[in-house]
Amino acid sequence: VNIHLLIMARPIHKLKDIEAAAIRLFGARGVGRVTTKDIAREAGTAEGALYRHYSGIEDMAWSLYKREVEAFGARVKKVLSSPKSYAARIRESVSLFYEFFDHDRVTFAFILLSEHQFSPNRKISPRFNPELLVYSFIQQGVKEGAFQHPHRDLAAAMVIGMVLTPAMHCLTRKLKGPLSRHINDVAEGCLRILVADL
Amino acid sequence: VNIHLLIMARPIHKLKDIEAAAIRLFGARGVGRVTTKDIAREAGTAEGALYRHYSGIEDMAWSLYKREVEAFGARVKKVLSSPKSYAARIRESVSLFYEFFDHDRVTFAFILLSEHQFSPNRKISPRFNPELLVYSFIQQGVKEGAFQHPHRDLAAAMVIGMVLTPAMHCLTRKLKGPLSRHINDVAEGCLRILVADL
DNA sequence: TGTACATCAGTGAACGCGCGTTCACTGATGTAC
DNA sequence: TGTACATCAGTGAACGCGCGTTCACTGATGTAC
Repeated sequence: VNIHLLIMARPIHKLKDIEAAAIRLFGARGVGRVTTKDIAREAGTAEGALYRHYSGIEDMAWSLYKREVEAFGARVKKVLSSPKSYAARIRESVSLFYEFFDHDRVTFAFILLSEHQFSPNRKISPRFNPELLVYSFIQQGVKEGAFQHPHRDLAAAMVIGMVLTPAMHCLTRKLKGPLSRHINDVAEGCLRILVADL
Repeated sequence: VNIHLLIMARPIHKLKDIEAAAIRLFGARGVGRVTTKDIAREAGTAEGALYRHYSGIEDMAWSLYKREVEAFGARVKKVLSSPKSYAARIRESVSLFYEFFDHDRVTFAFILLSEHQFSPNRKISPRFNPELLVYSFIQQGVKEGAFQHPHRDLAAAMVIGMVLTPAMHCLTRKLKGPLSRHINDVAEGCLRILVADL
C-alpha cells in the first residue's frame, strides 16, 4: 500500500475523460459544432492532451465513431448469426438495440447523430457495420424462404428505419420513456414487413 | 425590346444562386462543414452578398431549412387532410415524399441531413411540421378505428422511419434507382404496421 | 421628357476572433545496472 | 538497494490560419417633379 494511492483519489486517466467528454458533446451538438476547447473544458484537461492520442479533432471524432459502431456491430453480428430462428434473431436484435440505447444513451446518441457527418470515403469495416449486417441477414432470410418481400434491399431499409427512428424520436422527446418497453411491438412490426403470412 | 436584355443573358438574381449553392452544399456536406467562402465560390458571388439577405450563415441555414420543410409540410398537410380513406391518404403521402425526392433530390437531401443540425430551440411551425402531421394523422386514424396499434406514437415513429430511411439509403447509395418505384411497397408496409387485419 | 435623389443588391478588400495545432516543459513511471 | 536515464501522458501558453462578418463603395433601378 502506497501513500500515493491514498492521495490520488483518482489516478490520471485523462484519455478516458477526454473521450467521454467528446462522445457526450458530439452526441449532444453534432460533430461539427464541438471545439477542442469545449472538450478540454468538459474533460478538465489541457487542450494539448488530445494530441497525445489523436492527430486532431477530426481524427478523434472518426476514431471514436468507428470504434463504437464496430464494437456494437460485433454484438449485432453475434446475434444475427446465431442458430436460432429468423424471428427469434430479429427479436433479439431489436432487444440488443433498445437495451443498448437505454443502457448508454449518450453513446447511442453519438452514433445515431454522427452517421452522416463524416466524409463518405471514411468507411466502417463492412464485417462490423450494423446496417450492412442487417442487409445481408435479410437477404439470407429471403433466400432461405423465411422472409418474403419483392425487394430485399428495400425491406432492409424499411426495417432499419422502423427500429432506429423510434430511438431518434426518443432522443428528441417525440417519444417518451425507456425504449426497451417497445421491443416486442417493433420486432412484431419487422416481421409484418418481412413475413407474408404472419 | 431593350439592348440591355440582350447583353444581360442572365439578369442579376444572385440571391437565387446563393440559396441554391447553399442548399446544395449543406445537403452534400452537412450544415456545419460549409463556409461562407464555399457558398460564395459555388454561387459566383462575393461573400458579402449573403449579408444583404441574412444576418449570417447560421441564420441562412436555418431560414432555408425552415422554409423548405414548411413548404413541404404544407403539401403533406393537404394530402393528409383530404376526405379520402386512410389507406389512400397514406399511399398518397408516400407518393408525395418519393416523387419529391426524385424530382428535387438536392433539396430533399438538405432537409433529411440537416434535421438534427440546429439548436433544439429552433422549431419548425407545428402546423407545417411533416413529422408532427404524421403523428396526429395516425393518432386520428386510431381514434376513428381505421388503424389499430397498442402505442400510437410508436406506430408513427415506425411509419416515419419506414418511409424516410429508404430515402436516406438512396442518398448513400445503399439503395439504387428512383425512389418512386417503391411507393407501393412502402405504402403497403405502412398499412401492415397500422392495420390489424389487412 | 429630363434631372436629381433614394434605394438596394452586390463587390471585394480588410478585419478580428476563435479555432485547431504546436511546443518546450513537467512529473510520474519503468528499466538497466 | 540506489542511481541514471528513457518514456510518455499531460500542461498551458503561444501561434497562425481561416472563418464569419464588416464596410465604403458601385451601379442599376425606381420615383418625384
